[in-house]
Amino acid sequence: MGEHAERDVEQLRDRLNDYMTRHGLRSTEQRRVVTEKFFASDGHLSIEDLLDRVRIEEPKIGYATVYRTLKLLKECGLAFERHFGDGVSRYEVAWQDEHHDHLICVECEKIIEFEDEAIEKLQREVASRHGFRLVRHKLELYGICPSCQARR
Amino acid sequence: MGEHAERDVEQLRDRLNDYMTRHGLRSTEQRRVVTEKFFASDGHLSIEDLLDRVRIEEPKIGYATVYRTLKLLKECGLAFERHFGDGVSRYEVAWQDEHHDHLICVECEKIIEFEDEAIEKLQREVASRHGFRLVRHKLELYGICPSCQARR
DNA sequence: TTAGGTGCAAACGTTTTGCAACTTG
DNA sequence: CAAGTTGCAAAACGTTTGCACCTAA
Repeated sequence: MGEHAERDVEQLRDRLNDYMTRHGLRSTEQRRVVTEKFFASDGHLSIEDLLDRVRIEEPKIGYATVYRTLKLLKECGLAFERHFGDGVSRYEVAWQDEHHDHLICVECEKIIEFEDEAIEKLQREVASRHGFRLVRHKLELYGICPSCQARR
Repeated sequence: MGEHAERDVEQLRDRLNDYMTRHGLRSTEQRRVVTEKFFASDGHLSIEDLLDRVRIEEPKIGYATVYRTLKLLKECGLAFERHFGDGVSRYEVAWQDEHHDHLICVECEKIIEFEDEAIEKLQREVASRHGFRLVRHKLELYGICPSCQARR
């Protein structure tokens, strides 16, 4: 979450180019636009969200290309695919060694990211209490957001 | 996970009946079969899994009924819907005051359940800091268990 | 030149819905 | 009886794919 410096984006671009070169893939205008819009996004985009942004710059790009580009980004570890309540896949940029958790409104599907070092410390304690070496974790809190509470 | 006593199932039945009465819904043979097979299951069932089991007892029941019954169970909080990688929704029984906190070994797949009141307290704090009323949470810790560490 | 990539539309698999017939309270 | 429920098939939905044409290397 939060802001990401241009050099972080640069790093993503490098990793992507590297992957494409190693696999004999080609760098096209469509891929450039899709990945740039994706890297510039903050949050959890659906394909449609992303396509909307992409089409501002390149109106002819279609669904298939966005799907295919995101599949590529998943393969090289630059995008995570997430599934919340609705039937839609959402994607987020895999900034390196960033990791955060999600607070999700069960009514309007709004998603808020957070990080809490105190919780993570306790997670490490739980793990070590059971003799585990912790690798990663997933924490999702589901609730009703302020505006949905007010709407009742 | 693990075993659930008949009285736990009884409690689910009661909550369902209660919900149906309050909402003027009717108790039908189809609903009875679908909910019983669901409550008797352990794990994450797809609609098709469940329909297979249901049809052993009532071969005429169709997809739509199972979908509609599970929607009902979700509404009254007796079922959780989960989405993994594939395009299929899977459902699990929402046993009362069971918290879905799991410590999972990434090598041998062993699953340990735990509860940690300190973590839950912090979760409630995070939620309220964002103005959310917390409904439920999901926490999964992935790591390497003691025996898999020793095996290296 | 050629392996890859694109856009379109058709295909796909899952889930939802409209409707006539049926059942519950 | 009225209102809810069912099963069927059709529709809707997000996603993938086949294919003819295009383009980067």
